[in-house]
Amino acid sequence: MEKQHRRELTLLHSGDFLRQNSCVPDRTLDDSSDLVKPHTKEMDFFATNNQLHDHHQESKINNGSSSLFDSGVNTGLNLLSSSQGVSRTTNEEKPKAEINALKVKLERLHEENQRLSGLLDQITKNYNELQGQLFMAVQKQALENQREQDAVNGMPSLIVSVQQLMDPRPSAALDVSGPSASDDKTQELSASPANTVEIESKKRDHQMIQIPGRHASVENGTDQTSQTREGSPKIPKVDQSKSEEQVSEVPFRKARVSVRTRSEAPSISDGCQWRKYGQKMAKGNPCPRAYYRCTMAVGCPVRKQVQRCAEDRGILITTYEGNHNHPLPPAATAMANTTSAAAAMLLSGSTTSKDGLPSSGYFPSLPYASTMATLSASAPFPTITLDLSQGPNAVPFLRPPPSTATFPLPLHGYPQLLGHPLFAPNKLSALPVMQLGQRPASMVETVTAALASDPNFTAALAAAISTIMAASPSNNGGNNNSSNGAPRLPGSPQLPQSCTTFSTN
DNA sequence: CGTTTTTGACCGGCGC
DNA sequence: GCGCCGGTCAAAAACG
Repeated sequence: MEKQHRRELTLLHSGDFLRQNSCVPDRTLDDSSDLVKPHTKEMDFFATNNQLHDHHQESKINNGSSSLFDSGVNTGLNLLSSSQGVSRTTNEEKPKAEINALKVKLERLHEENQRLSGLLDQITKNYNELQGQLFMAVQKQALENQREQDAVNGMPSLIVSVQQLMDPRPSAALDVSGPSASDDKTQELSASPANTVEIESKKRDHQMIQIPGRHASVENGTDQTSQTREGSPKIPKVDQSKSEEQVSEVPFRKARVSVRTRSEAPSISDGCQWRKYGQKMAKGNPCPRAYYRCTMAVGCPVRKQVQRCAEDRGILITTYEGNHNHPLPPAATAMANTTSAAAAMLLSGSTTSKDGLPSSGYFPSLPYASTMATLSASAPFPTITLDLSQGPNAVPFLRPPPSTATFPLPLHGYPQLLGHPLFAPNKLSALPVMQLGQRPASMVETVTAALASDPNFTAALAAAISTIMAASPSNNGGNNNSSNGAPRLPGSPQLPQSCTTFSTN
């Protein structure tokens, strides 16, 4: 059947990705045999070598060239001269002073470049810190308000359940400041003593998706022992007997981040190593759903599901779940951070009311994302979908699964990505103001309209996401990257340019 | 021969 | 209680 093409270590160049994405003629994959293609095992989702990246590469080269200059080796600039023949003669006659002047100029530019990069890093970091603090404060307040209401009403509301299921951790995730003080706050929030019993009994997992922040990393470390290779349903029973510390981590419903991509490859290459452990026919979809487990580290709890879209089999839906407990390569970090941010966004927007209207206004992360969390009885995990399958002119795709309750989650603020100039509020101001409780479909239309009006946006979005999220040095590793694994330099991975819109189902 | 994939069986949650 | 469904396990097969 699909055979060895399941293997996921293959890294294609971004060129492959773009090629696939651009020329994929929306073919239909009638059966799994179609998946067996000679050379395209998978789409390189977050290739480190893509076009956006080239920009950084360029500066890298410049760096190199300046040092080369110092050693007297002439490369770089001369290679760029318009005519070698001419330069040959002119170079010889060119006074040394002029060359030196150029060197100096180049060095200055290099220094300037580095200075600006550092500045950007600092700004991003500061912003994240502030946002995390603000978010935690708001979250805490919201929780207290809910408790007060419950005390008055005498019975817990759905809102509270949802909140407490999904709530506190994201705040920790966003608390990039890192200091141990935040740990205390997090514990305080996550304890949620009132409802842990019921939640625990239903919870299958206490892991959350890719939380940027060392806090999550530590928890992952502890989680591993219990989760190792038995991420099976039997675990919850164990959880109940766990220490209090562990219990306090439990009140987090596992969030899922679903990524829709257009690809004929059996799966996307996200930089991680996966092992398939199951395949099932899902109801309502003729295509089988494959289950993968991360094998980059022993006991890594991260899993993903891969399935083709029933309506358009050219679209691959990859759903991530869990939190890596090991350092990730840059390419994987990009995806991990993206999904982590999406998960944080989803979870942080947990305050939804019964009528589907948001009950509070904070909703960090992923500007431009039209967001709608889905909660269903059959699939109790909050899920957010990043739709990367649409072209700039594509019709917005938003199809909440049947029999699921949908909660439109409005976007407020321009969180994490805003550290990037591309996401300055004035950029957003071009968008029509979205009303609370606005129907999701119109949200998508709004976003799509904005995208269509700005062809550069998709590239900007992709660049910003990968640059900012993959880059946050100490915390954003999300993957408890103790190793600071993803060097945040020009080498950091980028989203493909074909990445266009975010939408959720 | 070790690792990965395949695939039927099994389990738990949920609705009726 | 039963059946459906999603998710996982684990033995066997396939692969490199």
